[in-house]
Amino acid sequence: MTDSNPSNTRDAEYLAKLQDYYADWKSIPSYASLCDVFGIASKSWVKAILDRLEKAGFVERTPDGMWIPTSSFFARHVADASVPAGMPVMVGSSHGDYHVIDDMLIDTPSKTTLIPVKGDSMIGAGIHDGDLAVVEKRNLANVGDIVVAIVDGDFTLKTLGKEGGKFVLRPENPDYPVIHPQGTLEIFGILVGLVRKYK
Amino acid sequence: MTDSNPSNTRDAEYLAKLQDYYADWKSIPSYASLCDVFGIASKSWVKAILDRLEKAGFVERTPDGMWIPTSSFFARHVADASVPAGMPVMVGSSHGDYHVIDDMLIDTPSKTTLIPVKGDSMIGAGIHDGDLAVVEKRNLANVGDIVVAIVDGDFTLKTLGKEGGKFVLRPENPDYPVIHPQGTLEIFGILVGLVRKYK
DNA sequence: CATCGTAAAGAACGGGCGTTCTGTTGTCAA
DNA sequence: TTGACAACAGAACGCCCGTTCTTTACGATG
Repeated sequence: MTDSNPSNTRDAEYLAKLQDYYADWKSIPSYASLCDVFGIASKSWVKAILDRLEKAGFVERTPDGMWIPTSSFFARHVADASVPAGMPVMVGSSHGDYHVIDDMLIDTPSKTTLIPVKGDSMIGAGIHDGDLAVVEKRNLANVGDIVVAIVDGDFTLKTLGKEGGKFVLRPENPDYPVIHPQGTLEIFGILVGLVRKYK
Repeated sequence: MTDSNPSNTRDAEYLAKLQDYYADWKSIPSYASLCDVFGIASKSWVKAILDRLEKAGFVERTPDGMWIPTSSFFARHVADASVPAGMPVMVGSSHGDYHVIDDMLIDTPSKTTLIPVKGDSMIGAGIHDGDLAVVEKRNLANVGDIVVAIVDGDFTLKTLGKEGGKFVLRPENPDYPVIHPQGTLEIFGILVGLVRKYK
């Protein structure tokens, strides 16, 4: 992150075009096609650009010589809120950092699942119908955690509470009742992240 | 799953090998390299396999003829039984694209920025302090969109409204006043996603 | 036993791809 | 005014890549 910015002035915008292309096609095309993508006419210059992007750590090559993106290729800039409007398309600017959302939210991929939220029983916690819950599977949770429990063979997202020595599932919406599970409470996992997509 | 499985008996294991390779290299190599990957010696048979995988919907081709994976290429095989209805999506694991969330939220990487939310002025829309706003940069928005505007050199997240022919910035919290911008309203971008991390 | 379909092997070919080298601008500094 | 450098353009080349065609092995079927 410190020094991974391209040396040449326009490389940032070439990188941006490449990132947009990759978002569409999930591959880096031939030099000839990259000429169109970059808006230039010379294959040799395309190679020069990619060589610099490689040195900057945004792309690398397979043993076959194929170009592939690195993890920093996918990183998004997190704006420093105090930064005024300016901030054009600059890569590797001095402050603010870069993050891949998946990496942020998911620690252990093998134990993490995505579950769509239905209903508004947790609206008090800012969890809306249609949101995507990022859930880490485990069967132990603390009071106060938002957990995914299995009730009547269905997933339900509630805050884990305790009443009179027994665990309860508390919705974050006064219109819904607190669930007092009979017998053992089966916990599927705990909420570690939330994702919402607009429009 | 009914129809999208490969017709030939061994295609499933070829697909598995291809998925493993893709997990390592994030690209589909040349036919020659695929011979090694598949453990066969004939390029023409590699092409036959890929043609069938294409017909089955696991791979497709760019306009340049490059092979690229489709979304069902990454689809997880659902662990049978014991999983109640709802069917969560497993992310990560042995072979998978780990950029599911990023892909979901970000259409145009070069125009997308992450901005941390501060304050609770949008709490009515389920946007809390500390959340991460996924913002697509553009200066046009529709009434009703949640936009990032620049007010006094600082980012502010509000719903775009209109009052008496003039645009206003409406917080989703009765404790905050509606902002009536003097002069022109400078819009930085519109909210396309929201990310929250717990703990 | 003959036939068929599947699963490959292998050769042959034409074009496109990556590489390298050289040429052409425009800009800035001295 | 000269020269240096960045930012490309363009051509030339050899090899590798994708495609197609032909051939082989083998199990099932009848």
